[in-house]
Amino acid sequence: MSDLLERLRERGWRMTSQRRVVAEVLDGDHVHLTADEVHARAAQRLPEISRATVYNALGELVSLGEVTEVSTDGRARRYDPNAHLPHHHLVCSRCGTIRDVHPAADPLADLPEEERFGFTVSEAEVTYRGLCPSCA
Amino acid sequence: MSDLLERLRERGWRMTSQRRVVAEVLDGDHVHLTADEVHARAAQRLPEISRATVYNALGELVSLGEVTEVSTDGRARRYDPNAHLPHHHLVCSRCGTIRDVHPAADPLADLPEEERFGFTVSEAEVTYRGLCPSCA
DNA sequence: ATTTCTGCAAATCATTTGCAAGTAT
DNA sequence: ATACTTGCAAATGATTTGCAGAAAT
Repeated sequence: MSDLLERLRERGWRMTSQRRVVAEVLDGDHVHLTADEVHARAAQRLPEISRATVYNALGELVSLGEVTEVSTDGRARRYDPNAHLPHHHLVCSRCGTIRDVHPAADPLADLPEEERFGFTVSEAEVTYRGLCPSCA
Repeated sequence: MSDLLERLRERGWRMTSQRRVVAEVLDGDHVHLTADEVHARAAQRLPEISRATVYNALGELVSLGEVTEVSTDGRARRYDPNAHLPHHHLVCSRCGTIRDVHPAADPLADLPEEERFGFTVSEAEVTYRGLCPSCA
């Protein structure tokens, strides 16, 4: 939905069929997939695609700032395609699913100077935990 | 400081020399260690202690709710011994140091019903990112 | 005595890397 | 043509597991 592909092309990202499929799988998704899930979905369209290639592409998208890595307590990192929109995460404690949620207030404002210990704080992210509808 | 050992004994946690050392390493520390760091410190006092045993003990402390697992973007989880006090984390984007900070407001209150997507939300944790005094 | 730990080594899971062959520019 | 990508398989890092012997209750 957010035309990730077009942005990538404009930025001169070398396009190959596997890179396109990875970008397509991520684009506009509101749930956040693990590298393995991205690989599985990509492989539906392009059966020969290898896991290493998916990891490469994801790593580049992260460096480009088009995608963000989210690591909640589980083991596998998840990839968040909505890097440009400020938002927080809702995580299911049982199955690990992550959804984006939108802030009602800026948590940065809630950290008083004396609780900053000399840090130059530039961003705050909130992780809400609970059970998703299917796990509850 | 926080008498983790005493609490564990009261709760009937079977005590062995290795479990004691793990608890001692964690107790009252304000920095949050990885499993491997815990193992290294424990091994200074008890050279034969194995990594698997450290993982076992950490896992049990987490299940008991005495310790919390924190995973900030790196790949190794860190263990936070201050599970009983509500607090958030201040992470240095350069060196990875984590400090505890105390909330000025409860972020749970800032997530409106229509942004919960059917989840039963039970907790919220905030990660503040920036540069620590030494890295700035 | 019984139940629960410990250490070891091997197993597993997530991710990375080296390199020859393939492909976009 | 050239430089960058891919796929494979093997390497790595983090964590888990199976099991026989050791230790706590």
